[in-house]
Amino acid sequence: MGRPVSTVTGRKAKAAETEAALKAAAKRVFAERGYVNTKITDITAEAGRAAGSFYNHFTSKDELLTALLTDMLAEGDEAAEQPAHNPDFTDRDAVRWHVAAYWAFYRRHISEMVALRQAAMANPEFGLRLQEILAADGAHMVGHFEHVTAAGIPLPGDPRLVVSAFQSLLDQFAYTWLVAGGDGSGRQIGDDEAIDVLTDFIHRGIAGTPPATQER
Amino acid sequence: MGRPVSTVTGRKAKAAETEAALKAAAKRVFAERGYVNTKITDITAEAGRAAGSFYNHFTSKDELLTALLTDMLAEGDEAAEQPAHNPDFTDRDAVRWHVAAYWAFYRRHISEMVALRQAAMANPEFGLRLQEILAADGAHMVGHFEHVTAAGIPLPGDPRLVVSAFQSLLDQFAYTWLVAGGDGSGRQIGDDEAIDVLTDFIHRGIAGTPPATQER
DNA sequence: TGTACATCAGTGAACGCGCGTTCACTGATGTAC
DNA sequence: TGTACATCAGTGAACGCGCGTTCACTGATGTAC
Repeated sequence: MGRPVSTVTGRKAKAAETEAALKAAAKRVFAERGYVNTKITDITAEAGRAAGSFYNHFTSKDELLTALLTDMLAEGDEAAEQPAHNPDFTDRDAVRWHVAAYWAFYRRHISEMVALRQAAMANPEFGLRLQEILAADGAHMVGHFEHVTAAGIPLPGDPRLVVSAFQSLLDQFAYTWLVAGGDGSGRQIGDDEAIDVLTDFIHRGIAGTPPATQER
Repeated sequence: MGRPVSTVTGRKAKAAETEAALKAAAKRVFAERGYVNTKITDITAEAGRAAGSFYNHFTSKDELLTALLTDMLAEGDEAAEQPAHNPDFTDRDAVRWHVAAYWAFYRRHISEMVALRQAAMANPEFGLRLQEILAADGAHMVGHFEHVTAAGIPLPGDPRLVVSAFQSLLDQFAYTWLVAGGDGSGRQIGDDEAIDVLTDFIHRGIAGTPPATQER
């Protein structure tokens, strides 16, 4: 399938190559038909290997997904060591930076994000894994809220819940528009457009003030 | 399983009773282990019927779910004919009314909402159905935004995208806290607490103004 | 460097489990006369 | 009202498909001497 012809010698190298081919094939085929609808033999066929070969490398589809997630998170950690970003969420640019980073990450890892979402529904273990991933990011975000309260702006609620709302919005909005194909109207969305509407919604939601006409 | 002893005579009545028992059993067992993990025989066993009985009433699990959704939407339509609510989203109470209605609906129909979400991942047909349901609600919401722009407050973006963001937030937040068991910290959430944080976040997000220190 | 044997990655046909689906049968309800 | 037959809801054992998983085999790579 257009994959480079192997010029590998050595048994370990060959095994590593096959494992990599299986992972790459899995990503492609997950993206195409989703995790739950993918059979082991779909993956091996896409990778151009025999069915039995799969079990030389993984004990199950879930384990393969775990391996993909490990790779993904390793990359995520590198990205986190970027030049220090602005932590002050009263600043729209600070919010936008985070939203854009999330959006780019989601787009780059659609296969894994969808697979994880699907796996979490069928297998509670992946639900917990998903929560851990989000929690790490959430802890980081709570720190940013302190700049908001320090500026005398009350948050809309318990910081932990606000983080959860923040993540819920990003996660579901990205899923809707990048995976599910939008809101059913046939409308497409551009990256900047998506990032801007999320940024303004969240920036106001966290650090904005409601219309003055309201009691409260 | 504690279900009332049948005192039904008549063939149609008996068939209707069995169909109702299967639906009720399905809801219970979907809530317990999810849609994808539920076998046909789990449903019939829970309903106290033979496996073959299922096919006298439904051709597949998907069709049963469709029937449950029809019931659910019929109820939802009744609820929509409530005493007219305040459509002005610059008013926090108007936002809260919508959020509370959504939250109550989700809580009352957890089984169906989860089943629909799961079915949508495996079967595109249900993805479309889900979009249609949301679209109807979304059209209603877009109308409410006119009060915001009329008050001179710019929306965070294209109204259709703002509706999508609104729905994304509600849907995923409700799923996280009512189904998945929260953010992994073990924290629980009360209904009022959830509704209030969502209300404030959304009220500001749609009709609030960002901190004055920002350009834009 | 060469030869003989051991080890390992990969193969793919075959096996077997799980579960959806069928169908001949039962007993009860409805209908015809 | 009674009798005989037809129809229907429900039953559950059995069937068979799909797919995950195994395993004897092949050929290539590594190792020992």
